[in-house]
Amino acid sequence: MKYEIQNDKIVIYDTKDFNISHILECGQVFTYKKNADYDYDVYSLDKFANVKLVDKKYIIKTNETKYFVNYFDLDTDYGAIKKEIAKNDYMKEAINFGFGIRILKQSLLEVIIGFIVSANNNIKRIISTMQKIRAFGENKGNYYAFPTLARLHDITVEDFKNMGAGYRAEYLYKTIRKLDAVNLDETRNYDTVTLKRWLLSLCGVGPKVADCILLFGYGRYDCFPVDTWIEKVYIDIFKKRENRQKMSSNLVSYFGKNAGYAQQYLFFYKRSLV
DNA sequence: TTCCAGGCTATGT
DNA sequence: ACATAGCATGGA
Repeated sequence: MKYEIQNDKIVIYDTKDFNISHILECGQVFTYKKNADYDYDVYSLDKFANVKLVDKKYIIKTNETKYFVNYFDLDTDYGAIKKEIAKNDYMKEAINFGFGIRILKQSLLEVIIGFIVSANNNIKRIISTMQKIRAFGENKGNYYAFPTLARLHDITVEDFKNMGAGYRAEYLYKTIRKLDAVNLDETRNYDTVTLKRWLLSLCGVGPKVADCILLFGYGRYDCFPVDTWIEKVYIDIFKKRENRQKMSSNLVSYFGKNAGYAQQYLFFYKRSLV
């Protein structure tokens, strides 16, 4: 990926594997705001960036250039990944449609909270709830940092309900308190099986949300979250319905060690067809 | 009005 | 181990 770091910005010249709309709206992240077409504000922990298409180049304006080079995974070759997972015509169409998708290197805490909120919910409200949670974080002037784990403890079940979390409010409340028992960074050393078992012990985390956290929070690319949209994709490709766990494992077997990337292209593509 | 949204928990067999 | 009711909320 051809990019250049200047004082307070990253300039991306090569846009065949980078499209900010694809990246942010493919369902992996809920902490952004669209200002206009190809103009987005992106929030991660206490960091902020504005991403805008100018003269066929993307300008990522931020005080944290190094952080966002990693966040946008700019040093990974998505051309090679796309080639590897283009296993059938359906997949090729999905890649062609969402050519600029990249899997973000998000913060674990935001991913865990975000995907607990996501269960049986719609993306618009998930984004809204995640935005409201930031009001409990540090005031950075023109935006709020995502609350630290300590600050998340200040949020009551009632608060979460007022943010539109619905019945997930208690899940969030309980999980936040359960996270005190571990060092989140150390959980990155767990193998995937151990990690998934631990994630499933968190309230509000079932098989699908656990897979999302593994994929988007831990970068375990051999995980394949199956939601209502991927169920439809699975039936399109394999012409039969099975339980979600079996669909997930079959999809990992089919696409291989980078199956998680395939999941994103497919989810984005299928949702666009409605 | 009913169905659906990036499903999970609790309870039953 | 597998099946299913109930769950908040708002938009289609």
